[in-house]
Amino acid sequence: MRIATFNINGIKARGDVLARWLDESKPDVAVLQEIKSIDANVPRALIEDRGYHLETHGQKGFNGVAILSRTPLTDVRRGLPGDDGDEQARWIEATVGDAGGLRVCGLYLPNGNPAPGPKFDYKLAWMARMQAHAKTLLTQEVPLVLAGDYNVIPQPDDAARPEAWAKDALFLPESRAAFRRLLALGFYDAVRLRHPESGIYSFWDYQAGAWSRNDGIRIDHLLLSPQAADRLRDAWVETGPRGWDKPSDHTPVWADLDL
DNA sequence: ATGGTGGGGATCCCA
Repeated sequence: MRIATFNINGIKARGDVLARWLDESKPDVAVLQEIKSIDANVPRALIEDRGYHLETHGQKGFNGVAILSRTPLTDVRRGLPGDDGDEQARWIEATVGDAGGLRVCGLYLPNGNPAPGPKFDYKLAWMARMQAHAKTLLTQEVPLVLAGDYNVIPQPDDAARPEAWAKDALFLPESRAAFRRLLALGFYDAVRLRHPESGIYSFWDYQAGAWSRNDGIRIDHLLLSPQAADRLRDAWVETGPRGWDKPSDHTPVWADLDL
């Protein structure tokens, strides 16, 4: 089964890209971020007509996440636990297939800029909540994938120009340390497992010709529980959609699991 | 050092 994460930067503006991507790349499961739409305005037919079940956790204007699956989704959770006052739609999770099957979490981790400041504080607090929840999920000892836009550049090799990001919330030591604490729970970075080489990116800014100059960063990740990592066949970044008309500034990241 | 682009929705925020 092939699972992908794709920050589409506006599901209403990205209809053509989303339809083409589903038709050509045919994910079995996909998590989407930054749908920037309330649930009622998501173009459901575009997705369901292509054979997908769809669960959304939308928000007006910003954020918003979704899970698509060829097989039914059950036991859906919306929102990251740990702060009932958090109104931002950045987390959705569901089970694919039978109980004991694959648990998929789709996440849009806060950007955190400018740092320091309240947005950076929110990012770090959100990552602490995610760590606590991820630790709980691991106790189930099932194949589990935490997939999404982490807004974290884990290592200098994950940026074409790491020096340009030195003071950015995506690359500050606190953000990277929080990402390492997630990994230290026992997760595996799927793309890094299969691609130790540098130059693997998932985001290129719209500005200053970043795509044409390949001035990218790797911030979209699939973290695998040990039970999922045991089943990992391959993982990769699909760069093609970044070059399409009216693209997202992110491109899909994939894992193929023997499930 | 500056300004460069894009989505969403409201005349500015967020990335």
